[in-house]
Amino acid sequence: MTSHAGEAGVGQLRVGARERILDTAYDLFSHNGIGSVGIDRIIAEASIAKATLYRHFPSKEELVLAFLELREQRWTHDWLETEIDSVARTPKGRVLGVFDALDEWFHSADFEGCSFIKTLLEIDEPDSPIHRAAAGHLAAVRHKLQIYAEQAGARDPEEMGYQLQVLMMGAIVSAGRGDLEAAGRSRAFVERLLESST
Amino acid sequence: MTSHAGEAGVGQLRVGARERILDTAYDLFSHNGIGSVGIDRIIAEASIAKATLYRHFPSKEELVLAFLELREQRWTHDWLETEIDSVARTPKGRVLGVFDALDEWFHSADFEGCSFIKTLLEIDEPDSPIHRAAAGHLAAVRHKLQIYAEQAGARDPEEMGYQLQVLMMGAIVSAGRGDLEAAGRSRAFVERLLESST
DNA sequence: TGTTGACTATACAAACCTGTCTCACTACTG
DNA sequence: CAGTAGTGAGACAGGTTTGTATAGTCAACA
Repeated sequence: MTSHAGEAGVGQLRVGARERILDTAYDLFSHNGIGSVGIDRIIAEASIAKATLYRHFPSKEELVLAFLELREQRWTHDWLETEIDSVARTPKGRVLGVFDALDEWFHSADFEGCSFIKTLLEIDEPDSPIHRAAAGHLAAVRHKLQIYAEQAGARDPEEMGYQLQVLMMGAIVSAGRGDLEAAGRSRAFVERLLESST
Repeated sequence: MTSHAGEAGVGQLRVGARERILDTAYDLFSHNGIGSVGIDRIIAEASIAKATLYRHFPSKEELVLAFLELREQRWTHDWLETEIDSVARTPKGRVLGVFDALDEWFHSADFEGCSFIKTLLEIDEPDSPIHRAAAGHLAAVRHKLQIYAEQAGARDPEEMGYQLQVLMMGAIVSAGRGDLEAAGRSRAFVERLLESST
């Protein structure tokens, strides 16, 4: 009659406790940031025991690092790259498609902002593993932008990667402040950039 | 022999306790963010008593709001606007001067990032007074950008204000991640923007 | 059937946080 | 000289946090 036996059989067959922990942490961290979400809230919403969490993740820091990894998988790869590849057909269209995807994101119901930027600013000691991880995931995004720039024929793809990321992050922060049309503003800059730098 | 009598005469002549509290809070909050700086650290570094802090500021939230006010005074007005007015002579030069000032800032020894952006993302409940205050101070910056755009002859100064702020915030976040040349990248966009939108 | 391993639940430790309170001291004021 | 207001130092309350320890439950497996 206790609640833990009601779902699908307890033990390791119950859809992996680790998976449920990460899933819950993903939701909570991405919507509320790292610092304001405590372990107790995660174990409550994931319906697991505290000891179980600490068996799978030796500390909150490790859990945060796993969350950032998952964020790169789900946001950068499964969402952003997939969105672009499914819509844009030309190389320049893919560069512009970044900002079309952002536009959709900003207008979606639960726009939660960029976890990499938020984490980077929240944990701002440069030596913290979390800070370094967030910076690394942002570098991965920039690397992808650089590849898009390369394919679009940019004269200096690395520079264009940096430029695109400035426009991207500026739009995201602006959207987080309420400017839902920020993606379109950045997109206009990109159009001129593609004309003059390829 | 106690330390509190050693400086310049105790009591209210000792350079106002309130002033010392705000000054210390300014340093700590602007470099470390809001959440990770506790009251105890402020009173220790300001060499005041806890009761004195709570006499001048009824809560930490009120202290944070006062910090954000002071940040607008010191950063937006005393630094950014003054820097621009002292260097640029033409209206368009003032718009570009925003990003020259940012460039100096990014390269300065203790670049601490934008407290308004950091606070906005750290306290992301839209109803929190702190969140609203940070958004308001960002709106004040944007309003100033709009005035610069107006003076530079922009066809749509409000739109250009938004555009400039996207470029500005993107550069600041990028610089916070290590890209010290971010201001130059944004400046290049502004040059083309001034050509096409005035 | 008896052992093992992952799980739940909960109490607990140690450290932090904000905010209140008391007490002694000092300077200014009437 | 006496009173008052602001202050420094620090104890304290009540809440939070992360992480550990204990005790018992359940399922798989030899």
